[in-house]
Amino acid sequence: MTRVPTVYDVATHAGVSIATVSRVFRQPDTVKEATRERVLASVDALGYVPSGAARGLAARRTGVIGLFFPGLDAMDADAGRRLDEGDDGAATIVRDVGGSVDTRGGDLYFDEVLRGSEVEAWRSGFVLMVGVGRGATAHETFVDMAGRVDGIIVLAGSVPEDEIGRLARRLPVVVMAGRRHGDEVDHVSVSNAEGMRALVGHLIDDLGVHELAYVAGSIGSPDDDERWQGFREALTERGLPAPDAPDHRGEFTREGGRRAGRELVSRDRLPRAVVCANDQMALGVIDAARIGGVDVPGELIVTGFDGIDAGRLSTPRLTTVEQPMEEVGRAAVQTLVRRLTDPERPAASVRLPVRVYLRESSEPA
Amino acid sequence: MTRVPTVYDVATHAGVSIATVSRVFRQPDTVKEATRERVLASVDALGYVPSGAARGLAARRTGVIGLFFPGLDAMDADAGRRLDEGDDGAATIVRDVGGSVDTRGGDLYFDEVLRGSEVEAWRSGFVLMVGVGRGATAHETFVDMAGRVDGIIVLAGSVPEDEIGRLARRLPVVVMAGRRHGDEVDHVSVSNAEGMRALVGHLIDDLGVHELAYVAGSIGSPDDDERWQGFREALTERGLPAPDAPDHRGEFTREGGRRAGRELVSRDRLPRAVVCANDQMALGVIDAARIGGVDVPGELIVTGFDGIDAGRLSTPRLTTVEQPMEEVGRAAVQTLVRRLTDPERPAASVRLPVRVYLRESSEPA
DNA sequence: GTGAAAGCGCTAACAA
DNA sequence: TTGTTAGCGCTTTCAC
Repeated sequence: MTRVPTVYDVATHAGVSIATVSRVFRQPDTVKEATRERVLASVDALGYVPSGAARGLAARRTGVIGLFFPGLDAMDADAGRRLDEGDDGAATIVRDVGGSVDTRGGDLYFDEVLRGSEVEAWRSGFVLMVGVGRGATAHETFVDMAGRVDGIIVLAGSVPEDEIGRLARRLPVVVMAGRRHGDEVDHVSVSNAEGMRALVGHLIDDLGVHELAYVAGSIGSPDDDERWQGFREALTERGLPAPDAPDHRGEFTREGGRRAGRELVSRDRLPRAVVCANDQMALGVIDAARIGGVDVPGELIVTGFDGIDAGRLSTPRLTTVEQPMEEVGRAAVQTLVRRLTDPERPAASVRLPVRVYLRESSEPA
Repeated sequence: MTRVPTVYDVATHAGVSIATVSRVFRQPDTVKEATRERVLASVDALGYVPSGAARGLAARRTGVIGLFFPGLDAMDADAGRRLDEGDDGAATIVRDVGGSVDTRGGDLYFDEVLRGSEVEAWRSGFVLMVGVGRGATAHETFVDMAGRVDGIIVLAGSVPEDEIGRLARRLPVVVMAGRRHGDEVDHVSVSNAEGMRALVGHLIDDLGVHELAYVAGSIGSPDDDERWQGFREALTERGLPAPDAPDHRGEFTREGGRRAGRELVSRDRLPRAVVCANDQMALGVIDAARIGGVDVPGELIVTGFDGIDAGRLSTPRLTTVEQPMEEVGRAAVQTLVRRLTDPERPAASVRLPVRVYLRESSEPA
């Protein structure tokens, strides 16, 4: 790898000035065709690739949008394994007797949002930089990233609120999910409360359910909170007594749902329905019901929230509220690009609609 | 948003030189504690965030690793929808009667590789930039990205081979999956052939299967080719006649698998087993078998390749060869980082082992 | 249509 | 331990 060619090399090679080389890339039509082709030929001959850093510095814009997620700590397990190079490959045969049905955790969120963002960024002519905050270095990574992009999208909870607020004064920031940060920051979220309210309303009005248990996720999660509020509203609106606190907390995991399910099943008397703050926990409750010999939905209706694949593939299939994750990612980028285009526009709050899917975990097949 | 503060502003504010400000970030221990704290205080007061562009330019390294994927064209459908801001959110209720069982396509690859890469990049002190090539602009995006990173990881097939070769002379490149590019470029892949050979060997040796049909994916895919070769080898090794060409091509999609399955089912005589080049197609074959009233695995054994979640959640569960996607992403970053550290080391070819999972689509429950 | 020249904000010698 | 001073490679006026 010899010295990397620069504009100067290309200019010399093509017999033009560096300004012309730059123009060939930035404003091709201001350069005479013959000159342009000569330059392009030199570019090709030398294998010239424009330096993003130099460009970013001179133009004061990088063309990069940052996407920052909170850490998925589970991922770190076993991350330190070394590789054996030259190992010629091998195949192990494993008899999989089933049992470990757990699919990947809640990070499906991550995947879909990323996909939506990427598509939208591409359409707007931006590249996407992905950052994941992990433990102590999260803040550092976040700031580092902030220095490399034109604007940044943050999943709520990845970074302390005040940190976001501070950064927002220097750089366009869009917060995804969670609660809105005052009126200063652009925000994209889904209709958590409305979705839960609609689902619970259906259970009560259409299915005549009156005894409902609620399994919440992690304490302090804004999404969790909004869903819980939606649950309460549905009851209150109908003159039903709303509990002050959730019956259980399952930390958004399937195992947490199983725990909650076991406890419920062991009671003298089952509620008619268990409403869960996400799908993983709902699947856990169904696991526990199956083990306890309780029929879903015959004896116990179970509902989730999120709309993950596993819920469509489970038996019974899971009634849930689907969040348009990909749409969220897309909307976040759109919002950011708009602000980049017009820094003066007032902060927007985009709220995306959800869909309630009724399936066999709440309706007889 | 006023003018963004720079090192100069911080230096003035703290009463030091810009070099000291820089040192506080790059080599904190070479700065006297008192000075450092004064600088840090100014940084905080001014809300200073170092410019990645300037840093990259001056230091000749960006601290960014690029990850380039081929386009997932399906994603582009409907991408143009606009948003209604201020819409206060809504929830629609949908009765999901089932039927559309299709899960997300083959881009699961994307997700897991990304996850592995991200983790590893973080551990090595790098940030990840994600690029997806789409149609005509793929090349452009690729080069653009190349100009912004210290090294780049490319999924085979995203970019023409010669383009990769050319770039590799200017920038460390790691190719993921596919075939190895001569001896000049680092390469990470999985044991496609070995995995398929082991699986088919099991069918023949342990289950006594002798009539096998093969459903290949897309023509020209190196992975597809390796799997097909593995299939043939398994037969040849055992003195069985190996066909010259696959029975079907399903383009790696579930629908393609269904088509192949329909055709197979309509034959006078079924083969004992259908070996598919990926899970999606295998699930499609199972769909067709179910519709045609053919029992899997009783009358027809079906196997896949990849190890996607849907295969673990299907009925019957799918026998398959699991690719360690996350591991691939991780290995690619490790390989790249090593080359970054030592540009002189010879190009490596890392091949990761696979696991064959035997489940009910090939074994009676 | 093209060139000259002044930065963009930072790092890394080298001096002090 | 701290400061001075060249650049890093590009974009962008402003002349010509």
